[in-house]
Amino acid sequence: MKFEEAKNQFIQAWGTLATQWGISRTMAQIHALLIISPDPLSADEIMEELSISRGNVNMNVRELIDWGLVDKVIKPGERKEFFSAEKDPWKITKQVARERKKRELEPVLKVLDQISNIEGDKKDKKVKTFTETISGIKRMAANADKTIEVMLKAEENWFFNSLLKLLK
Amino acid sequence: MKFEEAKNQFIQAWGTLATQWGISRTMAQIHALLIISPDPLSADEIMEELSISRGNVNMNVRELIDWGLVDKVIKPGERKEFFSAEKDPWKITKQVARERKKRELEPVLKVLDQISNIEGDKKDKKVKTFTETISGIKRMAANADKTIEVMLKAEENWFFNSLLKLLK
DNA sequence: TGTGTCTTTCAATAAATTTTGAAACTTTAG
DNA sequence: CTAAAGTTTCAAAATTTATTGAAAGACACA
Repeated sequence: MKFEEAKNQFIQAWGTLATQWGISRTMAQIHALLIISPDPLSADEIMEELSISRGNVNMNVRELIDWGLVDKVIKPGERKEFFSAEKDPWKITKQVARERKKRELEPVLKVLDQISNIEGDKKDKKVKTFTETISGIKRMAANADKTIEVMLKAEENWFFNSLLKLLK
Repeated sequence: MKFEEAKNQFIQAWGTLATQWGISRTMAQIHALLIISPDPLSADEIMEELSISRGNVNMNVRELIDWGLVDKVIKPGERKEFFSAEKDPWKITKQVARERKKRELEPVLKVLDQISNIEGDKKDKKVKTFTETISGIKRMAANADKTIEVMLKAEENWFFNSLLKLLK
């Protein structure tokens, strides 16, 4: 396979994956482009590569920066801003986990806390099923939360090695 | 908090969570409703509870069945079909992981394999960065794949206990 | 076979999300 | 201060995705 073809396939695949994750296709494509680029790229270069508008680049790059996945880089002597992405997959994974924990898991835990103590007839089957189910989910979510914390503190090798030893 | 209020909050929260995961809001709301319902529900009951159309219920229930999260239940003597959801959060989590692995991780691994051997000048910085980044992602994805396999074979207690011991 | 009950399909419609592009804004340098 | 180079904003347009509802299909049973 030729380089250009492989590159386009990668950008395409990364974009498709992202849509299944609630991240916009364009944001993921920009990320993919920056990940495989040896040097930081300018807004113009991103526009050119992906055939998208300036406004679109600006918005999505801003969100990538917000996620902590991309940095603004100023080159001495240049007026333009450039952008570069973290390339280490383990660091990317941890950063995504950190953000998703904050954005998704923590709000859910908050709601679960609020709704776990309801007034009502404990003999009512509906109430009973509800409280039991909610407390089960709460326990599960708390475990997931702790697991992510372990992961965030771990090194890749240490984390996966420890984990994979469990398989034996 | 009253039961009805708590119930609506839960359905709402579950639906919001789902949209961040690429699952449609309605599908998640139906799931939430079935999870907290002591008995299987009919299409009519779901329509009524969530104020959505019959066609919508049918399509989303079908997809939940496809995900292995919901079962069709036939009550003896009743013409209608009823639906019930698995309530054990650990089983739900494993089922979701199983499906996402199949739908997302495996296709990505396939693409990564295809694009990891490119012809081209190995001294070209672009080519070098590309191959290095791709192989790093591949290794990461393979690790994630194995980790999910471990998880699928594990019991909740065993899995989290082993994992949390690592924290100390 | 005909009838009533329930399920499925899918084209039309509605809603939500993404993208564009031009105007407003900011910054740097002379 | 002014012009040039660049960045940001956001309302309108385009696109994508979800929902409806009516019609067609399936099934049980007399």
